[in-house]
Amino acid sequence: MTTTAPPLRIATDLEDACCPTGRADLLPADEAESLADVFKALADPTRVRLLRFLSESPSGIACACHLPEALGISQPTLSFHMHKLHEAGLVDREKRGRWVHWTVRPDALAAVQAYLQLPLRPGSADCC
Amino acid sequence: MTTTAPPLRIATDLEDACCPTGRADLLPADEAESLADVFKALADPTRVRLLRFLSESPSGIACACHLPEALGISQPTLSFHMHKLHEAGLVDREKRGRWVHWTVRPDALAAVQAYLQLPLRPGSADCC
DNA sequence: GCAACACATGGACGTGTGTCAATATCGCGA
DNA sequence: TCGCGATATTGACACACGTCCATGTGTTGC
Repeated sequence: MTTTAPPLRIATDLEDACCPTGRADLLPADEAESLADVFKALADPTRVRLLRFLSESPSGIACACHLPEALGISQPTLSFHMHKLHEAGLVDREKRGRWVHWTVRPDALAAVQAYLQLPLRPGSADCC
Repeated sequence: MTTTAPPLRIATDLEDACCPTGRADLLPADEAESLADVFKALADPTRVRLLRFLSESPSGIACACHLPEALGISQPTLSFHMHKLHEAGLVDREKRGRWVHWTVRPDALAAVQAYLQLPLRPGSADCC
């Protein structure tokens, strides 16, 4: 994810009449994939609520005691969602005795936050 | 999406010994769902690249002329992905003659950007 | 009018996802 | 040691997703 491959440029042949100058670059495939993986982890309302809940808990730490009933899901389903969040690197898992404590990893969101700052180019040029 | 329902509070009964004070709120279900819908639209590497491509094009406008070959996908697949992005409100669709021009809607990302600013509460209190 | 082009749609197929019930695993306390 | 409570895993199911081919719908140009 840290290695940034050289971006691809589209339609290198110059005899193409469409979009002669203002062609944009394409995000490298591996970079797009790792971004999509984080978005995939967030692409579920239950996980959206879970991550928010963790971040609002004191120091970002919380246990899962009452979450199933509050979210209206079963315990295995909650475990499944936490596994997804952990897999995406969005939360850390720490087992303390019988319970598991979850902590948010805000740094894991840095990449998607940077991506969402879409660099809108000013200008009036139409493409085709 | 603009209507903010009152957030739920978990485990209202006080005789519960776990997490007596520091319990966090739960994001309303409808709000979580609309956030997840946007994340779902971004949860695919092809769409991640498409949105970035559009945002890097002059004034955020681009046609789809060469995108299938550049992305290694077929024309119907590209149409499918653009439909998804449009459905999520991330891009606008404007038909000019034979071509379709796409424009990014940065305002549609405002909600998810705000969500990703997770409000990490300072403090050392453990929950359970 | 008709051919060529850009894009959308429908059908089909394999794969991934979200959910639960049932079961397994791990740690604590009696 | 034994049982209980918290969590993880497995199997099963319905459903959505991503992809393609084939075809349909407009639009431009000859």
